[in-house]
Amino acid sequence: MAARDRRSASSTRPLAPSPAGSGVTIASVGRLAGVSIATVSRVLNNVPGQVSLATRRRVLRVIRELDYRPNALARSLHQKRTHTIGLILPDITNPYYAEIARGIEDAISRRDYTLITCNSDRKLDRISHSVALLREKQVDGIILGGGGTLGAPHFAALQGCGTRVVLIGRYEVKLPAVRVDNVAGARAAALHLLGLGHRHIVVLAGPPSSSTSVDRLAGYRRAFEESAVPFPSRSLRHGDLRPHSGYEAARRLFASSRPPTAILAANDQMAIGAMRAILECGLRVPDQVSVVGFDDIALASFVTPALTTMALPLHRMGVAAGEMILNPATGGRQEVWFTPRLVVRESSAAPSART
Amino acid sequence: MAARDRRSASSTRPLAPSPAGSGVTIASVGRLAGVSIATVSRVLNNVPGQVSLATRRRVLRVIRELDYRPNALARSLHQKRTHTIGLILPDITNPYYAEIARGIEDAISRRDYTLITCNSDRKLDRISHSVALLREKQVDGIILGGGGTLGAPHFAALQGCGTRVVLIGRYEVKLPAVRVDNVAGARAAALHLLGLGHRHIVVLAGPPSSSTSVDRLAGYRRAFEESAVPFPSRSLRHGDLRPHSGYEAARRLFASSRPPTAILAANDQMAIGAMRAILECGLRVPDQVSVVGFDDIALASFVTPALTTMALPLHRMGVAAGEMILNPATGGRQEVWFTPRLVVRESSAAPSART
DNA sequence: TTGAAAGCGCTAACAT
DNA sequence: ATGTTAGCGCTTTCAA
Repeated sequence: MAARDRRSASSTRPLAPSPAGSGVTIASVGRLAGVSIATVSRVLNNVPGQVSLATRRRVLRVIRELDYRPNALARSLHQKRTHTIGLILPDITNPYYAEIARGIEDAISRRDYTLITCNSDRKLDRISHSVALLREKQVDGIILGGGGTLGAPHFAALQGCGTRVVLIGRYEVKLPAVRVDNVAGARAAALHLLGLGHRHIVVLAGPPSSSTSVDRLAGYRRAFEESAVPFPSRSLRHGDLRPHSGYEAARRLFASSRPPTAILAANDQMAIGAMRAILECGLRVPDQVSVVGFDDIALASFVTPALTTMALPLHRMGVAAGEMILNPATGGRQEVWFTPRLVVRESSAAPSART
Repeated sequence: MAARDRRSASSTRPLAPSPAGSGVTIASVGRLAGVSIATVSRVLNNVPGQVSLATRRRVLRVIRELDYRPNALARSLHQKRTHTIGLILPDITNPYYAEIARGIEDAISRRDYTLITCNSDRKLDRISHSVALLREKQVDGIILGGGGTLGAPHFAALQGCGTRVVLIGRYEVKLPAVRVDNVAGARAAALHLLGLGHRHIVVLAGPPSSSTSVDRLAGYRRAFEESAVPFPSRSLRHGDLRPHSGYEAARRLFASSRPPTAILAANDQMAIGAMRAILECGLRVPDQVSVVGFDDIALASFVTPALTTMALPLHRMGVAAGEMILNPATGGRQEVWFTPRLVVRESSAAPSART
């Protein structure tokens, strides 16, 4: 498919060929230095003890004079390594992924690897399209973030193909992955509220297409079960993880029914949106409604009231993913687990007597 | 430099050559389909009216059966086009850039272009290193974000080289760019506060290495001049655009001197940090201190109090940059300007009588 | 220590 | 309509 539509996709308005990438090649260098291209290649690659110091210096000088840059395409074509990693995530605009992406880049750029970032919005077709593109570009590895319910065929493609893959989040498949114990984290979040005495709690979940969100939901559920408190399925709402969806969901919830004493949000952005809605309904956080988020994004501790949340070392998670993809996998399917940590700040408190 | 250190940089822990990228090439397809590679190439590229329907179908079937993927490296090596754009920005973790990056990706992915993202932290060496890397990878264009005071040599490299370049922000150089009238925006922000009657205002600027921040500072200055109010140079503070730095700066400011009645922050993240500090000092926003941010990030309207800010269409700016880099430049040095728009929300009000 | 030459996988003349 | 072939710029045997 990707191959077939190539022309139609790209010929819309083809980019003029870059003016010959400066045009200087290994051959120009060789010519000016009076050596063969093999020799130039040798000094380029620092092949030990194969080039006399004199030649080496001469070549180096010409390289500098010409401002010669080896063509990575040609090199990679031969070596079958591109020093490039592909990253597919739902939305870089989500601080959760931005933070992780930064961690990945920090990890791989140290070794001069470069990152191709693709936003999927969790759409299956966009994911597969990106995978196809990345594979055609011969990336050395693909990091797939966002969890989700990818179909078997997708993974067949991923697993079979030479490309190394690292997952971030939960996928129903055996591949190296950076995982988060979202169930445990969400359970802790719910237990926190339950422990404070809240009984009228509302859950703002994330999209069902996100396994992270699904797991968090499961964790909330478990906490309720353990506490023998009926899970508030009736008031369950789903958002898209952006602040506005948290705001909207809370808004509707508060308009239609007796306000809850607490809200469990699938992430901090939605939690902050919800807090806003609560305020606009004339209620106060945490006096009348407690709110607990998830992720601990940079702004979580600066909003007012400061957000109680389940903290995740997002940057470190990214670094872990980056390192996993670069390392020839000590054994085989590695996994790194991260566990969210409850950070109690100002947005949660015991329910007021009034309730 | 980049060329010279290659081996030392990459051989630290070389990634095993990807298992031959599935190993199926155009030749395998040709063999199985009983045609020459030229013919396969023709159907691959949809060359019109050169392949009989029968052949075409046969080739297509083999392609599917083999799950053949053309090697983009080989193709690009020949065509001198990679369908890849490089993006260098200070920090993807900054919502400002995340939003822009998303816009760029949205714009270019439509044409099946792919984006290599590099974080520079505004460090000159990281920028040049990324530029070198991107050029070696033969990207079709480089989008350089973050504004700043790049030295002439850097731009010489950028301008001379074949690679097309688009700037985001102010640079002292004539190249296609997406620009923001930060001076006008900042002036409007300051005028807003001045107009409300504030006289004891404090400025939390961004890093001097960011021309965006420098321009905003200049805009603030201008507003003061125009209003014949002395600019509060003494209390001027610089942050790094992250929330914490706004918090810290405000914190110190409030500890040491008589609290101002208003704060102008270089961006929303710092503004939110500052609001937090204000609160912790026992003051209220906007009752005792007004705060005005810049950018209008997604969370700005959801924090409490909702942030008054200078709104910028970040996503659209990204789209503009993406389109500029793909379009063979109608004329020559194009420029697209964006003007910040004042959005008054809850964080600003007239100073209380008390003052 | 250096060079010649055979690819890497693909495109694009040029032939047929 | 199809095939042959010469590159694209580089790495890497294999010789010298």
